[in-house]
Amino acid sequence: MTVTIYDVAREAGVSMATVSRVVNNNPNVKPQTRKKVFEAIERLGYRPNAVARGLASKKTTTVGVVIPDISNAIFAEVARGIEDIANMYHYNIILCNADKKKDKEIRVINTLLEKQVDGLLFMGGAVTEEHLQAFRTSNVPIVLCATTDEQGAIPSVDIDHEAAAFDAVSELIAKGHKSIAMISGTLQDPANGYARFQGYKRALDTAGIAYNEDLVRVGNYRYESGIEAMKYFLELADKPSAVFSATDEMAIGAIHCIQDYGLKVPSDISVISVDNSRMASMVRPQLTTVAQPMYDIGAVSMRLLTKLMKKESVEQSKVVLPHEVISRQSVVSV
Amino acid sequence: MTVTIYDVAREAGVSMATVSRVVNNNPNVKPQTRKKVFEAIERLGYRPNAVARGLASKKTTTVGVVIPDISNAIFAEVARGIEDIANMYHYNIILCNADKKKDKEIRVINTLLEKQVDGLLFMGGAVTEEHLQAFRTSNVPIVLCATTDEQGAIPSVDIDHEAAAFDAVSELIAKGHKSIAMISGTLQDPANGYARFQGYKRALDTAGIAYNEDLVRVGNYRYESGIEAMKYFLELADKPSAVFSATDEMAIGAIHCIQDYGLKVPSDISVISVDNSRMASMVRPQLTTVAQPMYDIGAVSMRLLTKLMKKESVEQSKVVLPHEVISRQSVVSV
DNA sequence: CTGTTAGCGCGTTCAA
DNA sequence: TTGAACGCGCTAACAG
Repeated sequence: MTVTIYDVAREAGVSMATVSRVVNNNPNVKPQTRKKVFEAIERLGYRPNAVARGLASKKTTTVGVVIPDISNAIFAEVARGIEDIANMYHYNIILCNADKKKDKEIRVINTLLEKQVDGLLFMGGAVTEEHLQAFRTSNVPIVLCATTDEQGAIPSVDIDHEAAAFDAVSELIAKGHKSIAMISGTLQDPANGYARFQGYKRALDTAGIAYNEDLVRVGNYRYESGIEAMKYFLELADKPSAVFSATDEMAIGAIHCIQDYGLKVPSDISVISVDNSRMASMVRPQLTTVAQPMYDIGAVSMRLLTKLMKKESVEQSKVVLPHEVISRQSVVSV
Repeated sequence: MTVTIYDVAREAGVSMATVSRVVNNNPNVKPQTRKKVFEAIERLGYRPNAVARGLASKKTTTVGVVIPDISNAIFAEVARGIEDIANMYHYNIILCNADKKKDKEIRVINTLLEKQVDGLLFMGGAVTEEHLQAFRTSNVPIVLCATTDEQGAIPSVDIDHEAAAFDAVSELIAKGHKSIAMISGTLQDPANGYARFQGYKRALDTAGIAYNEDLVRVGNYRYESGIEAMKYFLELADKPSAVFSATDEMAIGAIHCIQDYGLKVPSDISVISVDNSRMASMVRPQLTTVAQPMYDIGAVSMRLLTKLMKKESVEQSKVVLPHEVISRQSVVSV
């Protein structure tokens, strides 16, 4: 039923090795026979079988990427960066959603490895011992993308989340704010959660502002949780004059909550966050936020992976990309 | 280096056929030998090679899905529906971004087919003759997801975009609006573009409202293009009293543009759209929009594909899911 | 420049 | 209930 390389060989009157050569762009083929082969391919509608090829060559020219949540704009942007570089190097990517669940992450890593991907890009939350366990059983390179492991054993590319948060909060402090609330992610999440919280505390600390537990709420990164958290702050006897949100989406929730209470951003309360997702410009007032170079994180990590796959030497296996605060309209001096 | 089924066989003191049986849950294995084999697998850290398996069995338990734009929330939601059902039936999915470009779509379809996926889910814009061409060369089932082909030759699941637009505009008309502008998608896009535009015209027509070319702008589905289009309308001598946007994101752009002009939604201008993406509730005022059951479109199309892959008979290969207008805060009577 | 020949790792008869 | 042997479609030496 399906036409194989043998059929093409017969049709073109050559051996299968020759067909294989022209399909793989091997230069050692007389232009004339190459032409004959191409014609036979055309006539028969031959389509190379990537599975057989993968088995024979032990390469699949595909890299697996595990993404925590496909409907999260941040990760989608990272994925675009990955994609573009992958295309450039002629790798296909197979994207697997892991739903932010650890066991699904592990499962997905394993099926990807079973499928014999040539490399793996892991973006996700915490990198636990179980993850490392799964990674260790791999004989293809792996790079962490928008995450890091504690020990720094695995190549990774990310920003410095702690510093990004520090800079965001310092921006607020520079504008004269003293009562600064935080909408945090879960502290189990080392990057977007814990590290950003640490940055918040350090900024307060270096400014000599006392840390106040009542001014911190933990959200789940969603819009609604930003609203919930903000509601809590607005019911406080001493309302904060500014809010730092661990992510844009929660910040937007906070802004709308403030507005729903009849207050104004930024004149009544300033809001800043980290991410600079596309949504940051899609609110009024537009969100002041620390830009995380999502696309670049994807691109650089993919580039790093290609080097690893080709066994080229890499000067640095832990790369930290710069962040930058983008001033828009949601922060004002007090 | 890598441990194969032979290694396991030797370690367990059985033949490779037996190992294959236990790995594939074949019941014809004595419990005791099964146990021995499992232990050997454990000891050696054996991981079945899906590529070899695919070659031998001619099945990959993988379905390819081509997605037009991974950073579009609508498609991401469809993808979740696909995912969930795929998991339920033990298929892996390999997601390929096609960047909304026709040639990339074709290329991606071909590589997916080369990779011997067991089935293909295509979501995208227009289904051209070239697409059909590529589909015809496939010997695995294909279903269109959130699109349809003109001739209806290929199984598909979608909503009735024309009717959805008609209902949206009719909603406006029912509220007394007579001057209704439209922010359309490109007319080359049969579903989100052309069909929705047709629905707009038909609604006007059945209400006896004359169609006015000046009240239609074509956007590119992005926020900014919603702003641009709205700007145009606001500069008109006769400003419309309501706007119908082909998608939520452009509608949000329109809302913000109106607000930036110092006008109010909905008291000055009403806005309605189609999609009901998560963002619809993430604006003030919250967006009134026609709900497209994105998740269900994904789920149903994947379910349909599983049937096709198992060669089960399907009663209906063209399925049209219902839509519904969701009233929120952006539309008011005039 | 071209053809022959081994496998790649596994599923699957067919016998035993 | 188990094993031996063949073949899936292709790449990669090796010869010529």
